[in-house]
Amino acid sequence: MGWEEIRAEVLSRIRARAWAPGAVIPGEEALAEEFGVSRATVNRALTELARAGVLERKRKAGTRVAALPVRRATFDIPVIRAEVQGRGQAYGIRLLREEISRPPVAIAAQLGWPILGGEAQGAMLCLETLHLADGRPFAHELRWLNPGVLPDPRPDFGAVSANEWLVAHVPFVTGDIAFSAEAAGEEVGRAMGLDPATPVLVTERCTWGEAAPVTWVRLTHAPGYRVKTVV
Amino acid sequence: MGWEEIRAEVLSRIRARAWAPGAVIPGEEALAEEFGVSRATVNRALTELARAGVLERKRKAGTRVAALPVRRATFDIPVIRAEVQGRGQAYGIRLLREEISRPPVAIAAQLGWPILGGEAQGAMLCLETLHLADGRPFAHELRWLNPGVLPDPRPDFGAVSANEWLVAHVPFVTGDIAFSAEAAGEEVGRAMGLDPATPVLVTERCTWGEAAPVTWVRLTHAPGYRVKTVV
DNA sequence: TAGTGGTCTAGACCACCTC
DNA sequence: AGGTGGTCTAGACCACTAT
Repeated sequence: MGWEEIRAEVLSRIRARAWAPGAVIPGEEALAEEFGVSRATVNRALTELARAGVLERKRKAGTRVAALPVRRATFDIPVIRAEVQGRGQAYGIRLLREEISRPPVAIAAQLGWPILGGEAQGAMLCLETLHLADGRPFAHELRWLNPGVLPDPRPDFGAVSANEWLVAHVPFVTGDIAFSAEAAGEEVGRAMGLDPATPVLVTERCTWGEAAPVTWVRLTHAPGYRVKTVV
Repeated sequence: MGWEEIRAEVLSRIRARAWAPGAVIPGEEALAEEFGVSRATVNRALTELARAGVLERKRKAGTRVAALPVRRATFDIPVIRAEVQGRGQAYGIRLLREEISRPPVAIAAQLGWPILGGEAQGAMLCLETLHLADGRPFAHELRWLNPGVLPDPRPDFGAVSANEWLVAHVPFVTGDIAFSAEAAGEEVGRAMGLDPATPVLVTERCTWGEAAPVTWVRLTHAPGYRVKTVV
């Protein structure tokens, strides 16, 4: 019995209702004896199931079957250049705008950027970029960047995408990602050559470093773009 | 040194370019000695980093820093009832259609349902459901379901959502999930009370059990819906 | 074939939490 | 205060795969 077999067996008992949702299952010691393996092996199996959202574990309280089944899915958020080239297309990047200014309050608030009297304090670097696949618009990127994380002089963001530079050089700690569907809108529509009413998938990411905010970015993907789970 | 400290140290060396992307890092044995811990502890740290997409590990070949940085994000795919109730709203469900028929070829193909001569062989159960939050449309669900996984008589899908019944009773093994942005369209727009051109977020899921396909489902979310990462 | 990661064991200590 | 999961160790064997 390896840990994967243990995991499968536990899962099947849950499905078969031998262990009902919300109920406590036997402790690691007991399961180790039943399956004839060491406690570490049982621990590995149960830890995986907890990570998958099937079990909830607490010291002293024991291990419970999750009350409401939640599926958990993992997605890769690739560097756009790699994504385009992975499709066998030529990658291009066009820097539409690069300026230093005060971010909108909504974005500053989301990043934890200082706000005073309803206005953001201090300027950030604002980049507007178009990513191209075989010369055609692939994604539109609007980014606000903490200038404090950049070297002097700044990297040439007309040559390397900001995201690619950042993931390689700035240690990020946490990040939020959200997907939504929106109409392309006037500005983005013009940049991508789309009717403003076209439905587009939008990714918004917010990234923080050790102590300071790093970047806020809004990616508008070309129509037909899909985000898929990995394994 | 616990495994989390090891993980942090390894990560910081990668960020600092001490170990460059694509390069092989020292083996577990060597790192264990350097950090003064057992190999199992190093293994735990490196395994976590590999799962996060930062490292790539292969037996004999050793451990490499991932060549192209890919961020990996995890999302919870909740049961809709729990999601609505979690917002403090009243959940409702309305079964719009329930019929047994042959699925479209595209869907059959995706599920691995038998196809012969350009047509799906054998019928599936087709459900069209509207999920309500405080009486207002929250999501529209179109589902094709393998009748072989259902008991006789079938559950009352006008009372319990198919998804909720399935996750509790049918052992699924694998599943694909994809997000995209689309226009609501005539049929769904009518059901949800939306203009057909309204941009909506669409989730498509394909689920398989031990050997047989279980279900294909297409969820159309109300405008403004966002999918967010967890932790 | 040999080197690397993957897994397992038996035992131990500890941190956290419920009781 | 005591039981439970979280982690660590030292050693071992195995599976994969590059060479």
